[in-house]
Amino acid sequence: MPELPDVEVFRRYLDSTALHQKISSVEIRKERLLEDVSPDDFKKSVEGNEFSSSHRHGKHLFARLNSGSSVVLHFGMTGELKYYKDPADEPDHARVVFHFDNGYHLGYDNMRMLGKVALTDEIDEYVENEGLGPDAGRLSFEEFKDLLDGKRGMIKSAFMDQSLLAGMGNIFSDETLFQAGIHPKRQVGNLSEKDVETLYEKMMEVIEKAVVCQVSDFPDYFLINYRDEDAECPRCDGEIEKIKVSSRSTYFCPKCQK
DNA sequence: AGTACCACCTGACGGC
DNA sequence: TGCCGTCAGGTGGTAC
Repeated sequence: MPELPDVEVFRRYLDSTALHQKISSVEIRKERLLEDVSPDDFKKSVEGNEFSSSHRHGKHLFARLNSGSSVVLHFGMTGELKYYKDPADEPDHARVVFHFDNGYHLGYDNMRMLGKVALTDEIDEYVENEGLGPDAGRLSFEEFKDLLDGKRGMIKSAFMDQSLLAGMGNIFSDETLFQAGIHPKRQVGNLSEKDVETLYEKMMEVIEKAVVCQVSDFPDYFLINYRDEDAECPRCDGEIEKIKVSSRSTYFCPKCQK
């Protein structure tokens, strides 16, 4: 699930549920999800604190503690957050659970465990050490143009490259390319100035719309509703095709994406 | 530098 | 019903 829009929705969810409440304890149910910190140290740094604010960079969510450190959450392919009171409402794969003084719990659920949970004193430093590019949602057109300048290879690969720009994944890269009418395998070097402009505008639009609809009930003209081989293209009378691009499933319309 | 493939994990689904 | 292969919205390492 989680690409930039999903994680932004998680961030807002965290803000509206779990801020400003004392964390009485944390349960680490899968130690392997912790990155560069022992369960003991993690617990010591978190317990007794409150989450005071949040930040998102690409697909990484940072939950700041009032101590100044931040809990880092990365969701892999199957992660999500759930805030609940009744233990019966605990999600099926809660790998890390924050327990609050008010009786509620925040579960970091992650079936496939491809994500990670970490701790950092400096968000900027963490982002830099991870080698992440600028956040795709907070990027000016000039910055976007500069990123692509001199890049080679396929445009979809560029979108997916977290070190180039952070946040776009498989689904929303396909979506942006579809909305822009550009073939996922187009070489970056072959894009016209107009193409680059369209890509930027559509990327921003796709991100914004996806966040506004909370990553469900997407607008009808979104490709995401038609990720099926042989589905009808929502923009023309073509048929959606499925191919592999950098070994990821890619859906596009050969008729309106050139 | 770019790409292709494997690995890490778990679960759902379709075919036989 | 059961087994098996395939696939899934991410990423890191490795080898061409």
